[in-house]
Amino acid sequence: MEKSDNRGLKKNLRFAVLASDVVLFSINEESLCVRLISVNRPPYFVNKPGLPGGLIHPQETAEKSTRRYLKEKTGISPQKAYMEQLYTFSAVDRDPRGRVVAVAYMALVPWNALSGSEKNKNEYSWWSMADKTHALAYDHDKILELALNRLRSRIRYTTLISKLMPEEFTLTELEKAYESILKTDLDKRNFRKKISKLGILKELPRKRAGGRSRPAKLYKFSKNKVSEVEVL
Amino acid sequence: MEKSDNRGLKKNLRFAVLASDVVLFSINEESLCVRLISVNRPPYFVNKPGLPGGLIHPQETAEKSTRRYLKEKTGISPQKAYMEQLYTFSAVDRDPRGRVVAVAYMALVPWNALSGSEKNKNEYSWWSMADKTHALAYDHDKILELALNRLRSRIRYTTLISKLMPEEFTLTELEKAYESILKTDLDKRNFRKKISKLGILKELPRKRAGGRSRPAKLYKFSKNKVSEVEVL
DNA sequence: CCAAAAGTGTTTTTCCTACACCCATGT
DNA sequence: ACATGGGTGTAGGAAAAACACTTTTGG
Repeated sequence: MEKSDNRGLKKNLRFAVLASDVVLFSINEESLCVRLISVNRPPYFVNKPGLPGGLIHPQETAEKSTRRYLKEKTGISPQKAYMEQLYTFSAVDRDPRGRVVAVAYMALVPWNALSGSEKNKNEYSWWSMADKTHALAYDHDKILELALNRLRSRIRYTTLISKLMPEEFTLTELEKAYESILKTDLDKRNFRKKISKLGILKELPRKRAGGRSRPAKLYKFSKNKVSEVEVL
Repeated sequence: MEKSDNRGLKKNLRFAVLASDVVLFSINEESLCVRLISVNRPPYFVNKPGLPGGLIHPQETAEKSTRRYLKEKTGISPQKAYMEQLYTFSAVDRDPRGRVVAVAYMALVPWNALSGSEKNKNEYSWWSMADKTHALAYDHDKILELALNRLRSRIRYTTLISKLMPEEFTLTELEKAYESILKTDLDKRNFRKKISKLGILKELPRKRAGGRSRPAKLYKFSKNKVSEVEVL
């Protein structure tokens, strides 16, 4: 995995050099997780967790590059993930090996869209955002913090959360998704009223059976596109 | 002015090269304006309007670079302007002369903070956003459009508009500022109720005299920092 | 005294919040 | 029959929207 990280930098380049980094979120077992990898850059970083990323090639856009490194460093098929540009980090000393400016992306994927190997819970794979043990390589703590804040604010006024949900889901599952990201409890009745008034969901003729209780109606988002509506 | 534009690119660089561009807004005579410059890059662009910008030096951050080009290309003192990063544009063909990735910034300055020469209304200086004649060099039309959208949405839920207002202003002036950016009419009474409930302004002991009507109370923003509050 | 912009209150409607019980199913 | 989560309604308060007249100044 680290072999494909070609941040082998010459110092004293004529200009700043460009990289991409990606914060990939998913929700597993009602808990928001981020996909990290192991960074090995002695003497600076020895087996430290970090975000997937690498240098942007001359013939690819920042987003293409981000998708490529997502695939190369985590094995996750990039077409499964929804992506939004986050911010460009350009502090002069953010990479100890030279001048690297990073375009950071936030990526979202529904947990159920991942294959078995993509779900892999190795040492440095999916970390729960509830665990407060982040001490990431480079300035990746800062990038992760920004990504989390951006996600939290964007699910309030857009339908962005759709990109973390499976194709079909129950209202309780949707509510739990909001709660896990926002770290708040929502009122079940008010939440349902709000969502149904917005008209962003389509009720399906199926129900989720199999639980040891009353089956729940299934819904899906009526539009695939993320749109701006005041959700919460 | 164009002499300091050192976008003299080698093709086939090993990596993408980084530039900064800035969309500087101000409000003059109740109308939102943007500061453009003349771009001369034969054979691609001959005396076309464009955004101030240029290559990022190896030892400066993107924001520093943006401030430097603002000064070099428009003569405007960069410490007068408030700046926020907008987006990074990385389309492979966005610059016909080679691979240039641009970090775009939005900058805001109160019109009254500008010196006489900075206000200069030359051929390519301050353009009113009401004039629909933008046909800018590079992908600068796209950047400008994004900046305008960002400005419009950010003044709704932050106190960002403070960075376009003079130190002291009347409530009508503030309302006109919102109206010129949002292109809507606001109800005077509801606007004043909303603003005063938010408590973001401080009433000054002075009034604006000199008009041919009743003098208006003067206000200033109580905090210098842009904060997040639901304004409209 | 007239023109011009400043300033101010009330009513209606919509939205948000708080809150508790019955329902359908599996075991 | 019981345990489990699914599903629903109402009342009170806050915020938003609609709407028109009086006040203060300069000319």
